[in-house]
Amino acid sequence: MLEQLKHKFHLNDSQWELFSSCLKKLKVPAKTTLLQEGEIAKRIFFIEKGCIRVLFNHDGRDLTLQFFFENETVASMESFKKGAPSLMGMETIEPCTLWFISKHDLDLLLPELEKVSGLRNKFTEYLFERMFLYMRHFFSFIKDSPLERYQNLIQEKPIVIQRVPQHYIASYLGISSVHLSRIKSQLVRKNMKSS
Amino acid sequence: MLEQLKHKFHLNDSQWELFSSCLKKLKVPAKTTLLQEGEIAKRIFFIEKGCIRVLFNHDGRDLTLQFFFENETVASMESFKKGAPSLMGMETIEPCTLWFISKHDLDLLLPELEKVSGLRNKFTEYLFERMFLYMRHFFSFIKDSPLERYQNLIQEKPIVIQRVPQHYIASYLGISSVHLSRIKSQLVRKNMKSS
DNA sequence: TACATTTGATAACAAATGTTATCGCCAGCC
DNA sequence: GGCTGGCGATAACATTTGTTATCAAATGTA
Repeated sequence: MLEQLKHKFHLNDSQWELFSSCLKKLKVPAKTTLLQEGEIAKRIFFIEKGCIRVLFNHDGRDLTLQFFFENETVASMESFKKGAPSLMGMETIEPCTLWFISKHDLDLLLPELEKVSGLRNKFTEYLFERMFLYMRHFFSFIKDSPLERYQNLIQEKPIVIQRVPQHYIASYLGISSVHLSRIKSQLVRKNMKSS
Repeated sequence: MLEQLKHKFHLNDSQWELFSSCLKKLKVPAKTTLLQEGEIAKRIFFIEKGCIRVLFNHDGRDLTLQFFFENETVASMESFKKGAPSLMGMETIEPCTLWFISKHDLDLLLPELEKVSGLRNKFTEYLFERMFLYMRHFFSFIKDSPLERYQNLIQEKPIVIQRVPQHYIASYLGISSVHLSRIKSQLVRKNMKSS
């Protein structure tokens, strides 16, 4: 199961052994807070089973930024990297089986891992991709209506529709849950007409 | 003037000589298209004088993504790097004095420049920062009202308010120019009351 | 100077979206 | 089986924001 990670980071056997020896397992129920907003992120999580949302609070309103599922890597990168208070929090949506590595361990490991030729390049590539993803997501916020954003989500991440409660999806799309209901019934009515 | 660049990239004298010999000067009037949406970006620009906006079209509507001013570096990074059609266009707002380096020249130069110890690290850092900036900008779109976004802009980038026509600012804030007018007059009325 | 163009403000109306409240459904739990 | 809490749909109403049109001021240019 975790072998995914080995390939993701292009590690050879001995590096993988080193790396995986630092991984710790964590089983938590739904609605567990993994990182509090304002806290300093000290762990990177890998999801074996379950799903997680990244969120933050604003005027008492709970806003969802992103969803993560099986085999994905989650961390509050800026906080983790800089040791600064995290702008966002993280919590489980479903009961989760997670693995994590602590910043402490990773810092010890990095000099060794960096000997891998090309690892740094891979990392830069990864950063690029993350950046491009954020940009596209941002674009869609500027140019698309809530209806279009919802349809995009159905197309591109149907797993979110299937597994995430609707009010989280609404806050992810930047609208109220009532309005998301409206959009859905609007779509249903449209489909009934056209068929 | 251009010496800024030398320090920005931490180049030594000989590298700077090499690099600057590839820079070409370009003077253009206001409203000049530097990169068409859909075109492949082949140049990175450095602004000596003037300002530039990054934009894209959607359903005939012209949407502004970012503004750049003196001593800033502009490119459609994803397109430049991947050789893919650019998702966004670039045009001058004011008459501009620019310097640019072509992708062709930069590719020739990079092997030489990469010998600089730490340059790659600096570049990764730069990517990180860009990414964090995008994330914060994105956050503000989710959590702030147009009024708050406008006030943030006044605080954080007053130069935009001073030099950019209002309808571009409106499209940057994600609202219509009429609504930005409303917000402004609303602020004026509030200030009159409180003083 | 005079003209055209760009820019910004405002009003009136339309559409989109939020808020609050209510109801029903369903899963989990005793 | 019956209760409870979480979730989602819907209605009614309030607020925000967009659209279109018009005018005035500022700016650039012949």
